[in-house]
Amino acid sequence: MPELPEVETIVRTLKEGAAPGTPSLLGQTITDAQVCWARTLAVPSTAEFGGRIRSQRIEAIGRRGKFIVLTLSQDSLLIHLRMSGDLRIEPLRDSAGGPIPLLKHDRLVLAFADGWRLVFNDTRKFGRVWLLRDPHEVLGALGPEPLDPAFSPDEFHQRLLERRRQLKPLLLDQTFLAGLGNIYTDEALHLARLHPLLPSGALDRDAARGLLEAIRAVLSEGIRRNGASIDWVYRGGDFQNAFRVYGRSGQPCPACGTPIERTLVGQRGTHICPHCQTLPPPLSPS
DNA sequence: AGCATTACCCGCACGC
DNA sequence: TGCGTGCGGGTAATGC
Repeated sequence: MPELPEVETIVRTLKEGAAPGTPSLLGQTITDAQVCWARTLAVPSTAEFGGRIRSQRIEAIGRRGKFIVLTLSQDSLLIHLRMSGDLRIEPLRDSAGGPIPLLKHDRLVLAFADGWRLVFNDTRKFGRVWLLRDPHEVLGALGPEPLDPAFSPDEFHQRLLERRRQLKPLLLDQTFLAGLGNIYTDEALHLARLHPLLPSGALDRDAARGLLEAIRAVLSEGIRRNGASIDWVYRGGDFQNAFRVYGRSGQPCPACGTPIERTLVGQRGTHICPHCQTLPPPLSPS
C-alpha cells in the first residue's frame, strides 16, 4: 500500500509511539513470535523464526526505500508492506488481564517484555518479512534514496542515460531509484511536465535536474502531510487532498485546467494532463 | 548477450 | 452478481 512517504510516516510513529500512552519500539525486547500466515515470512522458515528472534532487542528503527528496517541485537528485521500491509502496536492484555484477540488478516505478531506487541496485518497477503544477519542481502539491490542530499542531479542524469527506458516504468523500478510508487511517480512526472512514456535517454541535464526536484518536492510534501490515505486502508495522512493528477481523471489539471486523462502504462493506472505532458512525435519509419 | 517490454500472477475488498 | 480496479513486485516469455 504505502510508498516512501507513508513508510517514513510509519517509521516515525514506531520510533515515537503511535499515540500518547503507547510505547516506542526502540529498546523493546522480543519475548515471543507468532506467524499466522507462513508465506508472510520470506526468510527464515517459520520453524526457525521464533527461536531466532526471541530475546533480541530492537536497537534502531529506519527506512530504506519502502522497507522498514528494524536493527536487532543480532539480526535485522525487514518489513515490506506491499499493497495492504499495516502495523499496529497494542497491549497483550486488556485491563481485566484477558488476552486481546487478534484481528482478521493479522499475519505476524511480535510480543515484547513490557506487555505490548507489534502486529503485522495484511489483507492481500503480499507483504513480506525478512529476518537476516546481513540486511544488505536484500537492501543491496535498491537504487539511491531520492531524498539523500548526496544524490546529485548529475548522478541522476547519468543513471537516466544509462538505462534507456520509458520514464514511468523506470521510476517505478526500485533498483533505479528506491521509494517511488504509482502515486508519487504520476505526481512527480506531472510536476516536472514530463510524459510517462518519454524515453529516459531523451532528458538533458536541465530536464533531469527538474525531474529530481519534482520527485523531491512531492515526496517531501507527502511526508509533511503524513502520507496519503486512500481506499479502505486509512493511516491518518492527507496527501490525497493535494493530488495533482492521481485518481483525478476528468477533473481539471491544476496548472492549465485541461481534464486529466487516465491511461495504462505497464498494467498500472497512469494519470496525465494531455496538455502539460506531451510526447514528441515518434520518428517516422522511413 | 543483455537489456527492455509485456503479460500474468499473487489474496482480498470495495464501488458500480 | 459480476467486473474492474488497486500506495507492489516477482517471474517467464518475447522482442530488439
